[in-house]
Amino acid sequence: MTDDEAARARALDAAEELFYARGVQAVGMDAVRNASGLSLKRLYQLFPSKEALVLQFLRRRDERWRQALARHVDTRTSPDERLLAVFDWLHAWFREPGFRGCAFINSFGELGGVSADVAEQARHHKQAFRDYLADLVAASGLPSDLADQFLLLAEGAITTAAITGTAVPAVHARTAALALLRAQARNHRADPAVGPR
Amino acid sequence: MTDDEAARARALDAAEELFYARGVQAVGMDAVRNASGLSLKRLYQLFPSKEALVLQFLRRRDERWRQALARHVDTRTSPDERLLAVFDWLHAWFREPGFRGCAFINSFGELGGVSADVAEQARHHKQAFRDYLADLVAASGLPSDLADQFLLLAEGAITTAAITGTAVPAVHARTAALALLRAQARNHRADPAVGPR
DNA sequence: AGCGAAGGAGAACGACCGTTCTCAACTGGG
DNA sequence: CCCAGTTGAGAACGGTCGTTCTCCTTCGCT
Repeated sequence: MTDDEAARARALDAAEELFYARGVQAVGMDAVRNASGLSLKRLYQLFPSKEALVLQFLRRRDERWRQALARHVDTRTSPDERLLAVFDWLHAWFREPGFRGCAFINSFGELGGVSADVAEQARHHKQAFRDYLADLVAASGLPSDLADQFLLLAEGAITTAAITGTAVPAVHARTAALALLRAQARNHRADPAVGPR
Repeated sequence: MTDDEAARARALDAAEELFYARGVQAVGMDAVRNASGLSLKRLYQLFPSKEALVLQFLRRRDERWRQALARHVDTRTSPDERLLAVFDWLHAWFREPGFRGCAFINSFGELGGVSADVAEQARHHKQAFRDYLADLVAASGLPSDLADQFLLLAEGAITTAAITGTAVPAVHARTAALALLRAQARNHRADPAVGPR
């Protein structure tokens, strides 16, 4: 039934907003009820438990986050520009109102020690992000070690931006990424496709 | 009274182990009571509330964490080696049993949206860490931008190590830091004091 | 029109949590 | 030896949370 689909979407919209803003445990099912406009009965017939709702929230957020990133990266054509576009997208994300870091890092910190499923979701998300970076790095003809280094810059920028409440870490990450890219090009590649900024 | 001091230490020891391993909200005061061997009455006469206990736990962990880092860095003499020693220390930290990332990032994710004091503690800790890196970078005669970049590498390594459960992010971070350091030296400095690895 | 299934609003329930209280055991000073 | 004060063990209290239940309305179908 497509009606269930719509209700599911509304429930997940409300859950995402609340869980991300306040943390999972600080949000009761009553708050999800109020924010979604769904009754508790309907909520529990769509999701068997709060934990199931949390896991679905994480799954959907993972997909949407990576799609949004890929969409932005796909506006660039040169391999090196595509790589750097990751950090531009992070910068835009950090500036969004209500930005409070990575939902997976936050959920892992809150529940990773107590829920194996949440920890698994966080691992999956970060693994997928790393794989995506590895593809971009490979398309630039760079060694895969750079993917791990870019991953660290991105992750560090996310948490630093969240805690300090500013978007500048994205700029620092981009600068560092560019320096690493150039250093690598100087050592092992013909010509960097990206000139000095 | 020195008796209170000892009891405080035991309470904080228990709280730190439990909060760090399972998250703050998943640990009740009863668990702290059992783990510390203190009675609830004593606990509440030492700390007026759970929130006070949480904040003290964070304060003490901040101090100890930075002291441990500084102690390790102080085993090195050359400025560049001291800078890289940060990542060696991270590597050792990541390998400790029960490592579960940065207590401040975790607490920020769990409570930062709901407790201004916890958010403030996280900000303070990260600011102090950045200041420390800035000192090391300045001692190496490097521009302060590098401090921000090293901070991102370190933060990224911490969360990536926590979520993936391995210590290798420290190695990647160190490699990236070394590359950034050399690139900077090539541009603006006389001679890097650190040869090829 | 009448009936049965479904849904909404919210009360109810059992569990748990932070905090306080009870009460008995223990302490040290007169 | 006794008593006032402190402490420990854990029961008790008020509140909240996840989940279920009740009761009433609504709605589609014949």
